[in-house]
Amino acid sequence: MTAIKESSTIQENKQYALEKCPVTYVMEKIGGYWKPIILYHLSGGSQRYSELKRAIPAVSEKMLIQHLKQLEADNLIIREAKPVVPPFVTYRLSPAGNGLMPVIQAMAEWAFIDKENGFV
Amino acid sequence: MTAIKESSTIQENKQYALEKCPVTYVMEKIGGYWKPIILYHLSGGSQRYSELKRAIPAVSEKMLIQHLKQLEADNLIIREAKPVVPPFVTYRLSPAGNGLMPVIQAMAEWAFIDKENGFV
DNA sequence: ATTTGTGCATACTTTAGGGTAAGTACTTGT
DNA sequence: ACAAGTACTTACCCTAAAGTATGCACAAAT
Repeated sequence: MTAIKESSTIQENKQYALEKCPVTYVMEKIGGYWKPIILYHLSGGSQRYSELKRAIPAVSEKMLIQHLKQLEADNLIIREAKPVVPPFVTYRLSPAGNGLMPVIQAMAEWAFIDKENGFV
Repeated sequence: MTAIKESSTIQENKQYALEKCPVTYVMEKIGGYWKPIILYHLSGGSQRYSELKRAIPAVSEKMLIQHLKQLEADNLIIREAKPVVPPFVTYRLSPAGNGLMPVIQAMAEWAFIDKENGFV
């Protein structure tokens, strides 16, 4: 984390926006490019770290682990590690994360419709 | 647009991911931080540029106009300008953009639930 | 003995996104 | 005469996000 300039007007405004606009609130939590994609891949059930990696070949390991940690910190996913070697770690949706499924579902549906209509 | 290095593995993978993961497809269209927020503010009906600006004080003019242009180019919103002075320009959702409303709605609903549950 | 797979961490660099500020052209209000 | 509002555009700069690459500890398989 980098320190935020106190004089930053937009940061103050962002705080204000958070209270007024629900979508802003959501974007603060899953606003990254990768987070919705990760959540989508967890919608089918728990996945090992390496499974996610293979399922999303476009993501670098750094990004994957970084976002997994953030999602865990935000209580959207749950990490479970078995103390064996080689490591066996799985990730799955938390109840709060499950609550996001309508959003992810709606995204997936729109994508299909958009493609059908040739808007792509 | 900046040229993409041919040797970039992740770019190739991104292409691949676009075909396989619907959420990736959505993120390419509305993946920015501001786009869903803008769309949310257009969900109530058409808005003038200056109205949007005041409704989203956290966004700089540069970002606002930039994303409006991109959304227009992606056929998600429609721009209408009356040839008067001072200018009178309104933005509203296109049919395709309207199709995104379930996503935006789901986001807004989740935000409220999340706040109620004290997950904030 | 070397390679492979696991789930990360860390440093180092590049890039793209975004901030600030100024300008434009024209009109209405004071 | 001057400021203010409208919808932008452009240039300059800076930082946060992301890519690349490497290392680690340990075990099983070759």
